[in-house]
Amino acid sequence: MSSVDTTGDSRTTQGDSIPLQASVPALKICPHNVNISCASCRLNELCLPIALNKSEIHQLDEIVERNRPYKKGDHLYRQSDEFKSVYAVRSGSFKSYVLSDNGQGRVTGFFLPGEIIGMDGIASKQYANSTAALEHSSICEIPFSQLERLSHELPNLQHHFFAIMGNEIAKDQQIHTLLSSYTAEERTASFLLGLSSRYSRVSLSPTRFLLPMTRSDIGEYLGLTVETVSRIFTGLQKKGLIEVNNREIELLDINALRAIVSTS
Amino acid sequence: MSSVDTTGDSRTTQGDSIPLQASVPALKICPHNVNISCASCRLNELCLPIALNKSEIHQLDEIVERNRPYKKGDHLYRQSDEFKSVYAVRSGSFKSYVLSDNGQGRVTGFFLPGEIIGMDGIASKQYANSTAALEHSSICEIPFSQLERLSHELPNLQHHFFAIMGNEIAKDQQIHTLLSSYTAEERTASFLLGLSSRYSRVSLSPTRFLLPMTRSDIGEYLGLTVETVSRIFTGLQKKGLIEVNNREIELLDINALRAIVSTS
DNA sequence: CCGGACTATTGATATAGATTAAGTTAAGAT
DNA sequence: ATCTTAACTTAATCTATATCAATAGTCCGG
Repeated sequence: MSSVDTTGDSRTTQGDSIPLQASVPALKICPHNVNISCASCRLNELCLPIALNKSEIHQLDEIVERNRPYKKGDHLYRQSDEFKSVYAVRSGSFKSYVLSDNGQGRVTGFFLPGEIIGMDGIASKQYANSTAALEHSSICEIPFSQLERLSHELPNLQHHFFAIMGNEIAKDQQIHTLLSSYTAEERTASFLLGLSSRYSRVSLSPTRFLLPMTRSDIGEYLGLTVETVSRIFTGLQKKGLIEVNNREIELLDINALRAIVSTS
Repeated sequence: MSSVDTTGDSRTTQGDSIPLQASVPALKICPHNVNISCASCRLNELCLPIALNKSEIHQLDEIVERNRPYKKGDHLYRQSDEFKSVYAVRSGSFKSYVLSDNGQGRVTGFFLPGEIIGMDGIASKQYANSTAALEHSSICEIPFSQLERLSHELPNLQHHFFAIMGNEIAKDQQIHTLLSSYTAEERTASFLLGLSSRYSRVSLSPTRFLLPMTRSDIGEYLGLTVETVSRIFTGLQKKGLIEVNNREIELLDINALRAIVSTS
């Protein structure tokens, strides 16, 4: 299997050279195709195989399970399910959330291609949140016991997985700071900039993208209400910093957005 | 060296059988003494050596550096210092914080005996925050490259360190939920309950303890102002749920505190 | 193509917690 | 000991964001 592009039908959403990532077909970078190996996956520079050599990647390949694609709303796992695997997003996007006692959900994270899901379950042996697809998406499942075994054999993999977890910890602590001291506008600007850099990591436009999540999801994630998120979006638009059209977003002035964030 | 109690002068702060942990001398459970091995440390059931056998603990011992005690305010490391080690708290307590552009600090974490500090630096190879002692404290420094090497040799240690990091991730996500949806009173109650269970983990009273941090530290950590923290404390006291006397705190009605938290 | 249900926007009002201000207590330093 | 500074408390006011409410737009199944 060589790294042939299997999408075929990616669609350019508007008269722009860089395609917006889109539901069902699109997303050239990481097709929903189930029969792709780590060696040929276009995400292998950012995902688990990073820093592994050919033969090591092959060994990793052996333990990765490539499930059928997930439809919007399908769950990877649910809160307190037994922890078995971590998951790498191949295409599409996911959200993690917990349900509070009064039934309200709070979103704890969003996951884009190349990112790892499920590490919150490692310690307690059960997942601390539920995770669902935000759109048609595909996943590589990596059974954790096998990942541990292989990490023991491949120091590079052990090193890299420590780094992935360390990165998650550092990222979570940034969000802690964000939530404990930023205003609604600062949080929203920071969120958009974060998405921007994550999309650019997977070679998508850092300035024009589709939000895979609802305003409500964003609000839950940022500790704001839907209405506030909506108001901030229109506010930023009036200031000419962004252009929003439902889920479609364009960052018109990244530096001004950065300036908002670094105010705090 | 056997596990003899080297403190000698631990002082019982009041006419109560369980001593409050206190600055300088006290804290029987984990003396400031520098010459104690992992094998004889009373924290070895909760700290890194957990799940290791005698000979494995001995190997861990070899790489652990037991620095001189830290005085209140001494720094373990500062933001953007090169990442070299993780640290296990032997006695006392520490806080991590980041400075925002306007000079204001935001506390990102508190660390009690048996807890591991510094994992935020693993991915980027530099620490994402500064960490300082809140009181006279002692530390075991574990050079990370050696920990990685040893983890490669000892699957138990690798497994356990994955678990420690996973635990940190799960904990950070709980705080995310706390900050994004809890009221000031809920946050404060949850914070006190958290301290309570962490103290009981190291065999200190879960209902009476000294707060090693200032109100301001607590406020920064919980995304509240000093004044609000102070008001909530007096409010909880008036309701008879706690008793506060400066840094000394007693939880009078744990269940009522739990009820406050689970309201959200 | 239509109907119902999510999803988003916008405005009016309420409120939790910030801010400002002032005073009190505690802890180090000389 | 006493002075000085930091830590804490309490009260009055203000404000950012939540809440409530109403409308419009969008998406999906039949």
